[in-house]
Amino acid sequence: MTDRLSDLLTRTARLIAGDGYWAGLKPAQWQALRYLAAANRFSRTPGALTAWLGQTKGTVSQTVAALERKGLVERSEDRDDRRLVRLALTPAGRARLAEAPETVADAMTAGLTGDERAAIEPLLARMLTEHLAQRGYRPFGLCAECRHFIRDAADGAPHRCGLLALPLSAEDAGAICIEQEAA
Amino acid sequence: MTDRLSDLLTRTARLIAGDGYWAGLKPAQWQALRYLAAANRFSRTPGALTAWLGQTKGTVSQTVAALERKGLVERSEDRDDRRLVRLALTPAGRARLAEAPETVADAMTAGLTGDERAAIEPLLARMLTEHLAQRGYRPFGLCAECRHFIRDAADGAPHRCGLLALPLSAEDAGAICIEQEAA
DNA sequence: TCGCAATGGTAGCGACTCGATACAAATCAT
DNA sequence: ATGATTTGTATCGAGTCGCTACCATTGCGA
Repeated sequence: MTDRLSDLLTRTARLIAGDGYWAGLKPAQWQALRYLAAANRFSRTPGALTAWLGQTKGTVSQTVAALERKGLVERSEDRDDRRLVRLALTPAGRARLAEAPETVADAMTAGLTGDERAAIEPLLARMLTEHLAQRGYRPFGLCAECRHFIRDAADGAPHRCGLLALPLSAEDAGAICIEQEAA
Repeated sequence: MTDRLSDLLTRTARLIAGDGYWAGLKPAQWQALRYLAAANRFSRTPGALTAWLGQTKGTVSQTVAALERKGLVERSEDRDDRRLVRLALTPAGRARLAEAPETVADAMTAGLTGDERAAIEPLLARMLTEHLAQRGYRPFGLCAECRHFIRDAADGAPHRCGLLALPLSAEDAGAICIEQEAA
C-alpha cells in the first residue's frame, strides 16, 4: 500500500521545501532570490520564475511583489517586448543572499560521499526532468551545456547564443537559462 | 557557489511538497491523512504528527482541526494520560484516501528500476534520519523493524512490544511507530 | 506531598502561499 | 485587421506556518 521510497521522498521534500524562514523572508522568496541570482538575463522574468518554481503565475506575481516591497528585487521594462517584465536583484538583494545560512538541502547533501553524490544525482535529475516534461514545463539548464551555445564565437564577445543570436559573456555561460536544451 | 545536487533536490522537493490540491484538501492535510492511516495507535496523536511532518505544534493543531471539520478525522481522549489526544481516520477519511490520485512522488519513483530504487533509498534514508537527529526529532519506523519488537510472543497475541509491554496484532507490526528504534 | 518543571495540546495573530478566476495589454498569425 | 496567444496583474478565500501566550495534566525531586 504505502511505498517506502516515495514516503521517504515526501518527508524529505517537506523538510527541504519548508526550509527558509530567515531574515524576514519565506521559503518561496528565498528560492526566487536564489533563482534570480543564478539565471541569465533572458530568464529573469516572472514567467520563467513561474516555470522554475512550478507554481502559478498569480502566486509568483505576489512573491515578486513581496521581494520588491522589501527592496531586494527590481523590476524593469523590456524595450523589445513590452509585455515582459525584467527582474534583477538589487545590491540589497545580493547582500541578503550572501548572508543566508546553509540550507537544509545543502546540509543533507553535504553528508554524502563523492561516490554517493555521483550515484544519486543522475537519478534525481531524471526523475525531475521526466516529470517536468510530462507537465509540459521546460527543464532549464546551464547556458554552456546547451545545444545553442557557441563557444569562442570570436566576434567580439567570448561566446554566442545560436538560438537568440546574441553575444554571451563568460558569466552568462555559467548561468541558468530557460531556453536551454541539452546538447 | 550553487551546488548542483542540492539545487536539484530543492526543485524536486518543491514539486513534491506542493503536490496534493485535490478533493478540497491541501498538501499538508493529505500527508496527515496518509500518516494517520499508516501509524499504529500509539503514534496517532498531534504530537507524533508534529514530529512526522516536521512542523510546529500550532500548525499541526490547525491541520487536524481542518480535517476534523471536514469529517475525515476523529479525536478521542486517552484514559491513562489525559493530556493526550488520540486521532483516528473516520470511514469518510479512509474513503477519501482511497480515492486519491497517484502522488507526484509515486509517479517519480515509479520511473526507476529496482536497482535504482535500491541504490537511492538508503541514501535518502540516511539524509533524512541524520537531519532529524540533528533537530532532536525521532526518525519513526516500522514496528516490526524495531529492537523492542518481540515476534511470536506466544502469549495470546501474535507479537509484543517490549518497550510499552503491550500485545501487538499482525497489523500493528506493519504500522509506523513513533517509538521505533532500529534493530 | 508540595511545588515546579516538563509535556501535550490549543488559541490567536500576521505574513505569506497558492489555486482559481477574471482581466488588461502587447504581440503574433492569418 | 482581427482574433488567438502570450505575459503579467488584481482579487478572493482557504489554508500554511512560525510565533507567543496560555491551559491542563503529569512526573519528579526536595
